[in-house]
Amino acid sequence: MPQRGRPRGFDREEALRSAMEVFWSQGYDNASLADLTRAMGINAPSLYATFGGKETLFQEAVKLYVRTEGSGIWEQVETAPTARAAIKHVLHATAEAFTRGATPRGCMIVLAAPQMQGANSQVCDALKAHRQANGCLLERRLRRAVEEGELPASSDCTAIANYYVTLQHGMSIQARDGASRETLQAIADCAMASWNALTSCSA
Amino acid sequence: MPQRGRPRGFDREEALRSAMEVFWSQGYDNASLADLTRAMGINAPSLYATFGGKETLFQEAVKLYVRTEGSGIWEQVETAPTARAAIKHVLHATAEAFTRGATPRGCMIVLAAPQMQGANSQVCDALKAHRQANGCLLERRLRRAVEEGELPASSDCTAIANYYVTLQHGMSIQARDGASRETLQAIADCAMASWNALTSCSA
DNA sequence: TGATTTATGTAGTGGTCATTACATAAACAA
DNA sequence: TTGTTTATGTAATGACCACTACATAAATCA
Repeated sequence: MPQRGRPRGFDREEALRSAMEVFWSQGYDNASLADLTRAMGINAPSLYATFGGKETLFQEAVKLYVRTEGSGIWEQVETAPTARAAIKHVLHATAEAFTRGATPRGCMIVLAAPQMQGANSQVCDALKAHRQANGCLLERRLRRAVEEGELPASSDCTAIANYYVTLQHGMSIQARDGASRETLQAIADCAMASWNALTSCSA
Repeated sequence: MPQRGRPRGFDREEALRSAMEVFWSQGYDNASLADLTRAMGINAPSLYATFGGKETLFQEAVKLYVRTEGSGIWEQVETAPTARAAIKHVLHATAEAFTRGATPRGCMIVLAAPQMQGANSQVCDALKAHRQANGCLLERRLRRAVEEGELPASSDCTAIANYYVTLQHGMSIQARDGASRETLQAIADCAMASWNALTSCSA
C-alpha cells in the first residue's frame, strides 16, 4: 500500500547527512537545534517527527558516519592479505579521509563528545563503544595473523592494537588542528616503522 | 601599602585550581558557571570580580594546567641527555599523569575544546597553540640531537616529532575512555619500538 | 464530496545560560 | 566618627536551549 497522509517535503537521507556534518564539525553539545534545522532545511517539528529528537538524530548520524565515512578506513581490515597490510591501509586511509576537504577534518567518533561528561551520557557511551570496537577489530586481525603464521606467537596483539588505534585517534586532533594530508601520511609511515620491531620474536 | 577595602573571603589559587579541574573534566563549553561557582565555593560576582569572566578564567586555568600538570611531562625534554630519553620520558610520564586517579584522565589541552568550533574561538586557538608548541619542542630537541651527532643528518625531525606528539594526543582519548596505566605504558613502549627504524640512515 | 492520516509552519513552553545591578558588609583612611 | 574602597549575596537581566501545542496543508480512502 502507498503512503497515506501528506508526503514528506524533504529527503530524509539528505537531511540526515546534513545533520551528520553539523555534529561532525561542531560536536554533539555545541550543535544547537537551530544549527541543525538550518543545515537540514527543515523546521524543528519536522525534525522531531522524523528523527525523534536531538539524541536519536545523533545516534542515526553516527550510524551513517560509520557506514559511509568510516567504512573506507576499517572495511579492509578483515580482507587484507596480511595484518601488516591491514593496518597500513587503516593509517593511510585515515590520512586521506581526514583531509578530504569537502567534509570536516578528523573523526566524528573521536571529536563529537570526547569529554565523556556531557549532558547526555548515552551519546558518550555510544561513541566510546565505537572507538573500542575499532581496537577490538585490529586485535582480532592480529590474533588471526598469529594463527596463520604471519606473526610469532609471542606477539602482544592487545598492545599492538592499542598502539595503532591510539595513533589513529591522535590523527583526529592533528587533522582538526590543520595538519596536511602529507603530514598525516608521514605520521602513518613513522608508525609503520615500528612494525618489524613490534612483531619480532625478541619482544 | 596593605590592601584597601574588604579582603577577599577565599583563596584565589585554590579557587582557580578548582575551576581548572572542572574545565579539565567537562570541557570549556560544558562547564557552566553554576558548575564552576559550586566547585570554587564562591558566587558569580566574586568570580567575575576576581577572574574577569568565564573565558579569562579558562585562560588562567590553562596556564595553571601547563605549569603544574604539564610540566612533569614536558619539562625534561631540553635537559634529557638524549632525544631518545627525552621522548621516552614524555610518553611514560604521560601514561603516569593521565592515570593519576586524583585528577581527571587525559590532557586538558587536548580534551577541553577539540571541536575548534565552539562559541569562543579564542579558547580554541589558545589550546591549539599549546598543542602545537609541544610538537615544536620535540622537533627542536630532535634537531639538536642531529647537531650533536645522536641522530643522522637524514632524520626527518618534523615527521618524527609529529608522530610522537600525535600518539601523545591519542593517549588522552584512551585515558578518558578508561585505559589503565599499564595499557598506556604498553602503548608508549610500542611507540618507542620504532625509534631505531626512524633514526637509521635508511629512512 | 467528506473523513482520515501525515507533514508543516508559527509561535510558543519552561529551563538554563553567562552576565550584571544593586544593596550590604568589611576592611582602611582621615 | 565619617568617608572610601573592595568584596559579597541576592536577585534579576536578556539570550539561547531543547522541545512541543496547535492550527493548517496535502495527500489517500470511502
